[in-house]
Amino acid sequence: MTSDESSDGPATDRAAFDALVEASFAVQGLLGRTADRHRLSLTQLRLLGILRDREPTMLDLARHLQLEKSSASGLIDRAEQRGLVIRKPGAQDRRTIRVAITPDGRKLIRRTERALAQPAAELLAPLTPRQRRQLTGLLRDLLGPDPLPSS
Amino acid sequence: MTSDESSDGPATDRAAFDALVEASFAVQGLLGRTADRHRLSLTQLRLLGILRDREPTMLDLARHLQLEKSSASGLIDRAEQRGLVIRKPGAQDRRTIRVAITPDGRKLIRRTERALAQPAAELLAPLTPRQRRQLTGLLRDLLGPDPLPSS
DNA sequence: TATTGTTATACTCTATAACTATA
DNA sequence: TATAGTTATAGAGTATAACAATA
Repeated sequence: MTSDESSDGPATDRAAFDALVEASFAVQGLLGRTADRHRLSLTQLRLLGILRDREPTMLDLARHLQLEKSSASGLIDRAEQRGLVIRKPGAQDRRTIRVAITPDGRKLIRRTERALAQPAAELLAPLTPRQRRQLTGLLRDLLGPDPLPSS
Repeated sequence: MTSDESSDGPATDRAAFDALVEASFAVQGLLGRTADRHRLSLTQLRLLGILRDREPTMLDLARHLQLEKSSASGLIDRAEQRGLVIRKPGAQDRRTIRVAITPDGRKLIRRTERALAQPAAELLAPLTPRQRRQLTGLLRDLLGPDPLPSS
């Protein structure tokens, strides 16, 4: 396999990407199952996560979640009906509304995040602490800087 | 073990899991966008990937995709209407049917996989070849053996 | 005119429950 | 009775297009 490794673009890339795809399904499955147990969809879990420390407009939200604005409307409709978020009138621009998490929503996201700790630990169990740090570093290099804080 | 490593569960775990979650959204987004361009949902992409080298029964398929059997029925209905898969009668047990990919389905999954190579390479671009191999190794340790070949 | 958000409509994906056919 | 699969039904999530209110 030395010739493999010396030329090592395509095969290495393919293996790395396949591993990432498998890992992504494992992680999404874990997130989805945990959210499900708390009667949340994955999208709603992301929504509440975003709203923990922000009160974005509908358009901000749609951009963060990569949704059409009409899809964001429906998402907020359903979350609002469940009492997890509220629509608040925008201050300057009266066309806008701001979406805020409610105390109930905050409780739910906290509970769900706590519940996430155990399956997360189980997922990471096969790795040593050193390997976990290595993995974190590699994934951070892969992902680059977090885009959310800026916008 | 240094004192760092002996204490270092929760914070390290949290950072590693957060990085995995972010990476999973990045990978799923990439997969979803590429599938979308080929008029496939993520589930259909997985379906065709499974069918490349298997002719599972509906129940096998439901298990592989972690779906209820009725959900698998609908999924196959839609894929069959598009000519991507066919239902074939099962051999011994006449209650079963086997799902097979069609030539059109095979063409489509091939095209989609080829289209995936470029964004995959872009995603991996920040890592050196050595880092890619490291990442692959870590993720394989994390995921354990592939469960599909056995079942 | 342009932008923000909602509504109307349609489709995919998913689940639960009831059903048919075969074992 | 038990299992494999389908159908009926419902709801979430998503998109496109048309619309209202505000800028």
